[in-house]
Amino acid sequence: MSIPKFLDIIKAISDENRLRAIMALRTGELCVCQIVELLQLAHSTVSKHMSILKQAGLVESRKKGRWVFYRLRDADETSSLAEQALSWACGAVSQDPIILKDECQLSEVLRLDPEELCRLKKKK
Amino acid sequence: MSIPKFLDIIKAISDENRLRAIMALRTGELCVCQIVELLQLAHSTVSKHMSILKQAGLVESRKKGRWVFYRLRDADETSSLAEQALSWACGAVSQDPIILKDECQLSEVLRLDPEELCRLKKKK
DNA sequence: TCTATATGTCGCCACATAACGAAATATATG
DNA sequence: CATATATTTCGTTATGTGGCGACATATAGA
Repeated sequence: MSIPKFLDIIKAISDENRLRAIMALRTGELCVCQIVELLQLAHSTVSKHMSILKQAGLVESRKKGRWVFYRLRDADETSSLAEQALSWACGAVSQDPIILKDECQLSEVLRLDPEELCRLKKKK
Repeated sequence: MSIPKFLDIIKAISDENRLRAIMALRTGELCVCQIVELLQLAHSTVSKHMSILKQAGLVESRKKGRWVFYRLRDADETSSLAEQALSWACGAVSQDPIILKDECQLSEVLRLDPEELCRLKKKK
């Protein structure tokens, strides 16, 4: 593994908001607007974060209609280094208060379909 | 492990020059001027890098006369997360061309005592 | 004590990064 | 076809980071 590739991966997980996104994706795929709701950041910011994670090979995406769903890459698809990065990071921060709070928050977000979630946000 | 502490550790290893220093320290302790010689950076820059690694708990130092020697922290002294970070990073980049070249370069540097090395640099 | 020297600290500069809003793009729906 | 909307891209701004040189500090040796 070359240093540049290693740095790509490690810098991708060296950000609190990207870590939170990764931890949230453990429960399954999420669309951008759901991650926006969780992190309370602008769409454009979240989109950028997800593209960094994708570039590093940590997540992948599928498009469904207007929505783009991101998910953690499967262990058999990722490079072993990326897989190690994910499992190491998850193990390291899984008990952090922010992550625990995100888990509660996320279960609320997931009670609605993305479609309903977006309708709600419109009304706010 | 809290996210801030995790970020301290991961950001410490998210820099090419700090990675090179860590890899060089696998062979044993090195003083600042030896690391300066290896990385070809200003003293002040190397000093800063080493303080970042120390702050993250990845290395420790001992003072001997005018010299300060840095070494990787022993596995039984480091937090398990720091230990994982070190072993993960080492495994990931150990075959990188720059690291391999550093190993050759380092063996040259180690042929001299720090004292002789510094005398030589003075003459340059 | 005075000088030389190894390291650390500080201030500055250049560049990278994260945040936002606005505009562009893509797609579902009337 | 036109509109609404989810996401991405772009431009701007604020902050963080890595680099250097100059100066401060600590220690060895004259």
